[in-house]
Amino acid sequence: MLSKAKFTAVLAIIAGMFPNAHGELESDTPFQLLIATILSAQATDKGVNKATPKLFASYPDAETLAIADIADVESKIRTIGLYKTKAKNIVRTAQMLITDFGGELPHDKDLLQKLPGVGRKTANVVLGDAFGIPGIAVDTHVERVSKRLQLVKQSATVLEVEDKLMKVVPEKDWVETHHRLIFFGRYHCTARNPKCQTCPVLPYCKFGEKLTHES
DNA sequence: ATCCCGAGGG
DNA sequence: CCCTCTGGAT
Repeated sequence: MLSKAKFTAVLAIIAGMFPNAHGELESDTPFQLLIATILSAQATDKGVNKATPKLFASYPDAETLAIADIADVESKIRTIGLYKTKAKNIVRTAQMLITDFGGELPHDKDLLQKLPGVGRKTANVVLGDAFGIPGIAVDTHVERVSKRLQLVKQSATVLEVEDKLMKVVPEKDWVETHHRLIFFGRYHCTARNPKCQTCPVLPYCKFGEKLTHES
């Protein structure tokens, strides 16, 4: 585990690598961002962005999606994967937004998580990217990167990763840090074949010593 | 712990 | 072919 000073140094280097890190899901409204984020579970942003234009052309808002035919929704999002569960979840989510939330997205993590298909990670993404409410969504990239860089212990749960990052990073930087760690994980510190040879933070990494000893 | 589930990369 | 992708619900 790194000291707080090194921890901060690592994050600063990653910030330099990806000064423009940002959410990559395409949407016109907070509602569409919510739907896109639900669809993004265990799927790539690219894949979601390919399907959502068709989906939102027919169902741009909660009112239209709430009365959609499930089979039609399934056909429009099939390429994303997990499509049966996701179709059911997004239609039900639209219905609940109408019946339980007055047609508006709640600006609240616990209320958002009452929507089917919305867990802690999705709620954090929507709050941060649609409403600018500080939070750190821990996805597969953030978890993997945080562990490789020893920002947290290997056995840490996603909740522990989130808590640790929030403790060390100033609140105003939470959303940006989240995006930077995602970019770092997606484009550099990839799950398979990470680009260790050209990695500026290798000295801080769990793989660093191993690599220097081998080659 | 397990299921859901297709696309793309290596 | 096998692994991974901004997880969530049971």
